[in-house]
Amino acid sequence: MPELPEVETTRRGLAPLVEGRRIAAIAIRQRQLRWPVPRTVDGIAGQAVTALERRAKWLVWRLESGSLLWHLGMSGSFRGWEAPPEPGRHDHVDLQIENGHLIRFTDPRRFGALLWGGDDPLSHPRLAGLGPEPLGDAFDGEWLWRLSRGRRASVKLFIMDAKTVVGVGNIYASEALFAAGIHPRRPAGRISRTRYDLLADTIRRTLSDAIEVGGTSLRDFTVGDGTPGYFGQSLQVYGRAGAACPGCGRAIRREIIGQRSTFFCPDCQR
DNA sequence: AAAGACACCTGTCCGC
DNA sequence: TGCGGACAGGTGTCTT
Repeated sequence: MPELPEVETTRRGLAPLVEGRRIAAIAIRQRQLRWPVPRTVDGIAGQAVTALERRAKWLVWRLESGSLLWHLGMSGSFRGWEAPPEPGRHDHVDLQIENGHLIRFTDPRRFGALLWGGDDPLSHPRLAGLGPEPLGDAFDGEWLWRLSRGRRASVKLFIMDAKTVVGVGNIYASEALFAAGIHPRRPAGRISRTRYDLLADTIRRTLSDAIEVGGTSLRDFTVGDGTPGYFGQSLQVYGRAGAACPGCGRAIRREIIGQRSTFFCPDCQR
């Protein structure tokens, strides 16, 4: 489910339950996630969580010694329980917090991941090659413009490439391009500096707005107290094929770009 | 080097 | 009601 806003919402929901607290026990019932969960992870019981951070869509659990790298994939979620029910078929990992909640990781599709990040998690191979954070200082129109020169791929695929910028998933790519008035199929190398300034702004704003409202949720995304995140109704084009464009009133189109559904207004976006 | 297809796995929804 | 097919928010890897 999660795009960057959902991951950040998860982090904020989880942090007060785990930061500064000790992990009493860990139970891994399913090791076959995106990659097998390494055995090192089994040994974390007894350690305190010193900080819960986020890099791209990874949750970085800093421990007294070493770290966990946890990814939600397409269908992963966390939930904190005071009195947990019996684990179901997709409840793969439990963390028992000492004198606290049971944190349960659920992931039906198992595209999520739980890796050992060691003492320098940001240098882990999975994180080392990532592009700038969309809400950080290194990301702006200048960066997009320079990186895109000579690229013939569509701008939609360009902004979804984690080497360009992290955290722009399929929903918010459509939303940010709509807000910037840029056609998703336009070759990335054929967009002006001025328009990239605007696009950097709409990417930043789209993501931070979603974080503020608690992340988009299309199904049963829950975190911490189990409250569903909710933001779906403020999507302008995603999932709205055939509906009236909020700008001009003509029909929103759905097309496949890079094997993913893409929503846009052919009149407002050029 | 860049671009595109494909893979991983399970659930849900829609039409017949 | 049952069944087949399309589709789903991510991203690494393989092929051109």
